[in-house]
Amino acid sequence: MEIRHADRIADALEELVFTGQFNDGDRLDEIRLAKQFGVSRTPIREALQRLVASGIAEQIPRRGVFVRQPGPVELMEMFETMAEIEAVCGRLAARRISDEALRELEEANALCREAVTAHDTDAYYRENERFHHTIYAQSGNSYLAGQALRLHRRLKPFRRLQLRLRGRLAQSMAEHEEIVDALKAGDDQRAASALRDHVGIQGEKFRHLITELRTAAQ
Amino acid sequence: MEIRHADRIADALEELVFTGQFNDGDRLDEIRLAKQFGVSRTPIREALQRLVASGIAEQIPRRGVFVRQPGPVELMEMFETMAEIEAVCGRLAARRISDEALRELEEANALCREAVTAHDTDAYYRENERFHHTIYAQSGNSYLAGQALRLHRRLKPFRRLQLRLRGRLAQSMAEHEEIVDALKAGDDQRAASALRDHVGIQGEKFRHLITELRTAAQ
DNA sequence: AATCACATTATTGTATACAAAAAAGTTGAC
DNA sequence: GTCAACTTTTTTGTATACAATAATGTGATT
Repeated sequence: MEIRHADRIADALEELVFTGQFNDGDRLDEIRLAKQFGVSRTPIREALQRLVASGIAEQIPRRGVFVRQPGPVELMEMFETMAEIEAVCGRLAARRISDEALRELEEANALCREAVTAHDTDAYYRENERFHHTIYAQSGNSYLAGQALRLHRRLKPFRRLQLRLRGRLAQSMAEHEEIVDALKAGDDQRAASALRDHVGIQGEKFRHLITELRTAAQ
Repeated sequence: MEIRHADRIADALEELVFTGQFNDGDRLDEIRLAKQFGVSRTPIREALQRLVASGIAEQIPRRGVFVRQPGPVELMEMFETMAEIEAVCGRLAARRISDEALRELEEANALCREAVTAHDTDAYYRENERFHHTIYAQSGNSYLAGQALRLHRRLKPFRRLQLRLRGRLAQSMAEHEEIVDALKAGDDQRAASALRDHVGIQGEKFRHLITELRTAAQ
């Protein structure tokens, strides 16, 4: 046996929820999933526990586990929280960042720019992630960085949506450069607000998308 | 059966770890715990999964679950993160707080003061918690408030230590009043830095305690 | 005595069995 | 036809059984 079934299944289920294979409120049927994954209920239950712990699903005692997709309100709250946490990371990083990390940010930005012109969205996502993860790490606080990573990962599927908006990629690039400038200058206030705005705008754009979809559906 | 064994056991184990019944690196033996709690391994394993998910323990595949007490470095990082998150809550609350909540903060502070003079530490802890939880809630962002609560709860056993320091309670009270003043004035910057300092000092005091204990032990 | 190979034991991870509770279905009165 | 009480089925939660891997012990060899 390669690795633990429970871990593999938890990752798979997480992916299924994130890619929208399940709707909000869907019950995660243990027996059905057990058959589907070709295992017994035991590893399925362990996987479900993990989903519940990470907030992807909710458990109602003696009723089952139900997927819990964040609604528009909670998503906006999560984006606002992400913006504030990134701002904190930036504020701390402005005073603690290493020259090497600054070079890495510039490199990631350069590759991002290339990806934009080449319309290579995968590369863009990859370098964009590297950019943000570097800032988290350079906060000099690995606990904080861990929390930032967690939320960043949670919001990933939703961030991808708004990045599809026309002109958003170019705007995002400009914001990245402002962030690097502030970090270079060691200006913690400016770094914080640049990052807060950068992520905050993502939330805003996302809200627009939501309301558009909602009105279109009616 | 009242409630789920797994949940009850998870709470109990959490409490045991927090109160220092287990040392860092101790293996949480499934069979021993099963006997101890008078249940089978199944609910024990579910409880252990919850501890792992909340970062209280670590799982090494096919080796077992080991308690993972944060070391001095990680604790300082957690205090710093708490300080920053509280600052964020304060910044947002300064613009969003209701009159009723302001009154609640003042009431909690008044009761805190009474508790200090009466040397009623339990009452102090209770009202102190109410003070902070109110600020989290008044950030107007329930996701953020939830994250703040989580970390606050995680740090609880360590915060209690530093509050025992001479003069700390009175100082803490003064800080609380400064925070309320800033919130009343709607001054988000001042509220943020007052809260950041208030919690940051706790981390500092805690660090002193640690180093003192360390030198005393040598 | 130290070390390596091998056998034994212990422990984790998974499967299955069972108990208790909830959901679904059925019957009967109105 | 509707509703309520009861029965059946389904599903969760827990116990136990089994399989696979890691830890431990034993003995031969140097």
